[in-house]
Amino acid sequence: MSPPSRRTGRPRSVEADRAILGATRAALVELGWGKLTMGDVAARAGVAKTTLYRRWAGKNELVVDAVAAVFDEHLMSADCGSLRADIENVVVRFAELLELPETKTALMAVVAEATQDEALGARVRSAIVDRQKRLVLIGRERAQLRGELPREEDPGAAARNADLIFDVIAGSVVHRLLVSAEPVDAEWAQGFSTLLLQGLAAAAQPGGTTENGGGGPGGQNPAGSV
Amino acid sequence: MSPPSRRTGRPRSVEADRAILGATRAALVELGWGKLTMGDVAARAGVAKTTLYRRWAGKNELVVDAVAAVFDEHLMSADCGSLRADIENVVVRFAELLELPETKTALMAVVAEATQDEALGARVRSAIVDRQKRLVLIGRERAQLRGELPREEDPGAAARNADLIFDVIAGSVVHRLLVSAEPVDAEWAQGFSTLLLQGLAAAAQPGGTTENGGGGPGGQNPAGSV
Amino acid sequence: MSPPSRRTGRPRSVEADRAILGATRAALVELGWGKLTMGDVAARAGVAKTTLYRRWAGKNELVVDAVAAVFDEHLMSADCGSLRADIENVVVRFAELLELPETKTALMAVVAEATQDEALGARVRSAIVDRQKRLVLIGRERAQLRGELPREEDPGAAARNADLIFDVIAGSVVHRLLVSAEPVDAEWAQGFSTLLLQGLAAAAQPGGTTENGGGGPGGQNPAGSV
Amino acid sequence: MSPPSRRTGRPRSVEADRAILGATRAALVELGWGKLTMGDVAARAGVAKTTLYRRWAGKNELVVDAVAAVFDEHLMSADCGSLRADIENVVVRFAELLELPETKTALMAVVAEATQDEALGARVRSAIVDRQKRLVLIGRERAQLRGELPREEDPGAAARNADLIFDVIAGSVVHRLLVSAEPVDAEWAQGFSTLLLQGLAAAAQPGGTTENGGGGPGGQNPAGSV
DNA sequence: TACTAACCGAGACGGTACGTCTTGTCTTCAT
DNA sequence: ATGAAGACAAGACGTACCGTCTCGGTTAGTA
Repeated sequence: MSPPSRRTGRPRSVEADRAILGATRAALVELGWGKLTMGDVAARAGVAKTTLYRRWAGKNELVVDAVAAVFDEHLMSADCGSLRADIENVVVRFAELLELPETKTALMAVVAEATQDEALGARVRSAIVDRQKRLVLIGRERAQLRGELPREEDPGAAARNADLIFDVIAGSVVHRLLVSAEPVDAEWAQGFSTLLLQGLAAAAQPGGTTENGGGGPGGQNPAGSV
Repeated sequence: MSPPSRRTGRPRSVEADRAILGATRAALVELGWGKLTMGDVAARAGVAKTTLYRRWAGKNELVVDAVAAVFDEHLMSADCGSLRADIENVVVRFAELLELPETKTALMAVVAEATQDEALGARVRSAIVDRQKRLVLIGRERAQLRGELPREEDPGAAARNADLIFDVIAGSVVHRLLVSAEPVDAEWAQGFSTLLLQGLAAAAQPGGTTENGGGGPGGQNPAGSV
Repeated sequence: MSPPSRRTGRPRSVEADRAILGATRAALVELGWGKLTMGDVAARAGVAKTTLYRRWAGKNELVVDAVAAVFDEHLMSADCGSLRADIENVVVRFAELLELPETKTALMAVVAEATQDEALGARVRSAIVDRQKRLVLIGRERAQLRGELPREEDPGAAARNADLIFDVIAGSVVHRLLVSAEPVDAEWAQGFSTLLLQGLAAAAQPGGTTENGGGGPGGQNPAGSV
Repeated sequence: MSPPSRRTGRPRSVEADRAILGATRAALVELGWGKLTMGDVAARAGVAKTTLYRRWAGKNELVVDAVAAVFDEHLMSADCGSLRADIENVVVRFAELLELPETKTALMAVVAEATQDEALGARVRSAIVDRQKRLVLIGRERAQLRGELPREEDPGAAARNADLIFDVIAGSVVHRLLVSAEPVDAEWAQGFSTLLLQGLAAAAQPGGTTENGGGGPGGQNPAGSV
């Protein structure tokens, strides 16, 4: 997994790694993704451009790691006492995170680049996305301990379910903030949580995700029953 | 709308407009947003760069218009007979649209740029996003006619609700496709629809968006009732 | 010969040409060949690097033209009244030219590069060397008018002779100055002229360049006759 | 000469010295002076860059030594039986030496660098130039023994004379080959020798180098006597 | 035999110039 | 006035070399 762990030659400076990521973050705050340049980051870090390129293939990769560090700092999953409270909390915290000047533009830009560069996409997912997804798993676990959600028996279905929930939460918040350009406040978080909690309840029902498959006429009962 | 409607001098070539948007789209397919350049678009269109800049302020604006044209081509809202079917249909159609190489690479990129440029954001919303949001309104109208959803009395709440639903649908699909890089197939669409239909039911209940506001302890009943 | 003489597009700025050559010369004086950089020249000339590279393939070509301009400025062939005086004059003038800070290092460096780049060599010869060679032809013409030298009948031999004389004059002065690092003063010029005048006399004798071809034993008469 | 003559510690590898000079020569042949890099030489020699810099201050010094080694290999001064034959021989041999790819590309380059670095100039002269100059002295000695040239009484004048002759021979050949880029063949060697032998004769005449000093009008007799 | 100073390879480091590329503007001639 | 062509200033790109510096390890010579 690790590179053959060279043991010859001068070892890479861990100091430099820290300085570069810090400089990248500072540059993101000051200049934004668009005006950030490798040369500027190097200068801020007191480092040669070569040193950047030895570690990161380019601006995209560097920014992914810098943003990942910001995410790691803000990652948390406080137990708020109920599933609803946990969801509202994570929504608001995630929104706060996306409002930081160093993440907002950079994250979207990197995701855009990732559509053309599979390796970059993998890096984004492993360094940023998957770590956030962990919060969903933890939240579900807690809800199950509280008895708010039943334990799922099929591990495959459980994983698919977690993926769906994560895409819905993260996607909705991002879209609200960055596309619709509207704030994610307590009110919006409540409305969203209400919607999501009902969905979780339905998904938890046996066969919930496969019932009424064709979507053909006559399938109006889930909402029609209200 | 038009500037004082110039009447003197040579009129602008409508041919050129078409060629430029077509060339932009082709360049997006071949090169992706990142490698697309104004010079290349001009060359493909057989047009001078001056001609591009006379019509669009820059790469961002040009690409927004090119992408908007693609969206317009694919816009539709067939009545599939039920709310669930309508939702699944719009999800799958939207996913197909996002899988086109010219939109996939460009959409996140212009959204990223828009976070730094409010005018661009407004253009993105008016040219692309709002036209999609209309589909949500049409779908809700149809569901209300069918009796699947109640009519809302408060127009403000109705608008907020439509915004929420749109953010959830569009955001989830985009996140699934572009961030998680997983396919939006019939199965995923079903799971997502199930989740969303339950949410719509809850939101439609009187006071649904404000009940149980604080999310404090003891608020576990919505899902706990399952 | 000339490029198809484009008539479309913006014409190249003659102003820029002048500024660049001037800046190159100034940079040669201040920094010398080794420290001269394309970026610095561009900055001095108030010009973008692109503009340099549009006209010259690199540092070598640029410097050749800049040095050629210096040579052209100093080129002269005053009639000093006698062949000896003309030779001594051209030797001293050429030495002065080579002592200029903008020519000394640059000329040798460019000649060195030219050994690996035939196109550069051709440029050096046509822009610098051949124009100097003209002085030899003019000097010979004057000497023949004065009766100091006979007219040569074979034009091929005359050309070969001029080449030889030029290589001897230019080579000796360059070697004295740059390799031996000794001054070319009036005394050295006298000694050199004496040597050369005798050679010219010998070469002018019928069959002078082919007599005693083998160089075998017994061929000692030219000097032995002294 | 040597520093306090270290006596402790591991001695420097003589193997490495040989490998480095060999690699330098090979790199000169393949790449020429301009493209030769220290890193490349180190890699070819199977040696660390540190090892190069421990022995030579830089590219210039390294190349001077490598070229000097080539010159030493080719040094010779066969007695060809007459002064003319000796001259023609040395001219042709020197030309052969300069045609070697490792000297052709490097000699002018180090001379160019030497104009900016006096220490380097001294090194070039002591390692390369002066060893060649010895051939002139030997040739003159032989000619004097043969009676082709008179013995000079003033040792200062003799030294100046040798310097002049050396500059003329070496400079003319170098200029012919590297600047004019024309071959030094038997025919050119003959023409050059003829010219030089006459000059030697004149210079050997008492007062030859000072007569007719001003070069003023009326000084046309040396050639005018032809 | 053990110590130890100088050596060696590898390769990372800060710096700096390279030559290319793109952006958005400007200038020319022609329509 | 517009259009195609293309030069222009500005400035980032990613690469290449330079000469220095740390590493871990080797190799005499001395103790």
